[in-house]
Amino acid sequence: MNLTPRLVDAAERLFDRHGYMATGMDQLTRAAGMSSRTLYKHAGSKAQLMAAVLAERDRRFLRQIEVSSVEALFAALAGWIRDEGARGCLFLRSRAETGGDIPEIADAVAAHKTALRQRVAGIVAADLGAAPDPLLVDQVLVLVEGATHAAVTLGPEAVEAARSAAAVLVAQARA
Amino acid sequence: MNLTPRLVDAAERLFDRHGYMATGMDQLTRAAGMSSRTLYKHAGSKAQLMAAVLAERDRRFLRQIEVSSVEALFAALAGWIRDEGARGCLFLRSRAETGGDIPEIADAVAAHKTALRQRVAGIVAADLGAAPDPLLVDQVLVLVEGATHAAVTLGPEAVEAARSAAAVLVAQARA
DNA sequence: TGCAATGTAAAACGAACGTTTTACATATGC
DNA sequence: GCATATGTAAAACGTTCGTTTTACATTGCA
Repeated sequence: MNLTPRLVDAAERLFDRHGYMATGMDQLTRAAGMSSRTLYKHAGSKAQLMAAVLAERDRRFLRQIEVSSVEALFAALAGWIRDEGARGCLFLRSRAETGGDIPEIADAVAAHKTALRQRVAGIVAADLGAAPDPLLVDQVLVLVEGATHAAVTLGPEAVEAARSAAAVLVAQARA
Repeated sequence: MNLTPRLVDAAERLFDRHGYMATGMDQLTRAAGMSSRTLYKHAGSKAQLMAAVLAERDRRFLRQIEVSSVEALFAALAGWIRDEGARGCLFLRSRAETGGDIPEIADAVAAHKTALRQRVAGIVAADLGAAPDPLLVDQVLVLVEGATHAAVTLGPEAVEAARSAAAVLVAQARA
């Protein structure tokens, strides 16, 4: 299964904007500029294509939040939302759309959320210069998810609210 | 369009667990115990049925968070998640699934999110006994959305993290 | 030069989609 | 007791779904 970037990028865009279920294979072939035969040779199935999209998005998002302070984390999140738009978390959305019944998708989502939590723990630890309090890690994680989803209706102010809330919590943990 | 509770309740359950797109009309007729002819006479269309489901869920959720302190707000949210499960926000999910392209659904989601923000503002005001700082309202709203979505992977601890974070912010606003 | 791989275009697959229609049964109110 | 409303069961509507197949063109390497 050797996946060309063109296919994965086009699929990510369509899945993200219209949803997994609502995106048909014909739209995918058209957007990727290839026949359905080639698409299936590369991707295997629609579910495997979605899993590849999620794996790529996981890499890209984790690269975006390669930072060492909570302040920088929310700045990076603000940048992501400015560039990508605010449509909620693609991982949670695709999992919910499929009821968690498609293993390729459910597994990719679980892997991402585990990696995200570890990354946030690392950022909090780097910021405090000490082993992170698990509760504080959960709080920052909740603020990240909250900013992501509140931004759908509130816009960038949701990220600013999360950033300032996290700043208070980190400052208190430092004291 | 006189909708029986049986139909709306059955539809809410299916849409919530399997998604809007993945739920077929035959599953809905079977779960509601009525013929498709009757279902269409009552609901009009699948999109209108979803809009009715969202309107009912809006009423039910706002009733659940009829409280006057931020502490009680998160206790109520914990109760909701304990009873209903953690699958993320049905409003945001159904909007995202349909790309915001179905007016009945997009409108119901917008109405709910507006009402939710107003409710949170009222709760914060009642808690502080003063006009609410808009930033604090946004922060609590972000924590509510964050708890809702982080609970999908973290479980009830996400709500506890949000509750304790909100307590810090409210205490600081009081000082 | 020729074989193997890799691509496209397009038809076909059976199944499922949301919705409408046909045909018939059962009550309720005048 | 007969019309009217309201229900069910089930077939049919045309469309679209994800996937496979058929037939043919192009390319790169031995």
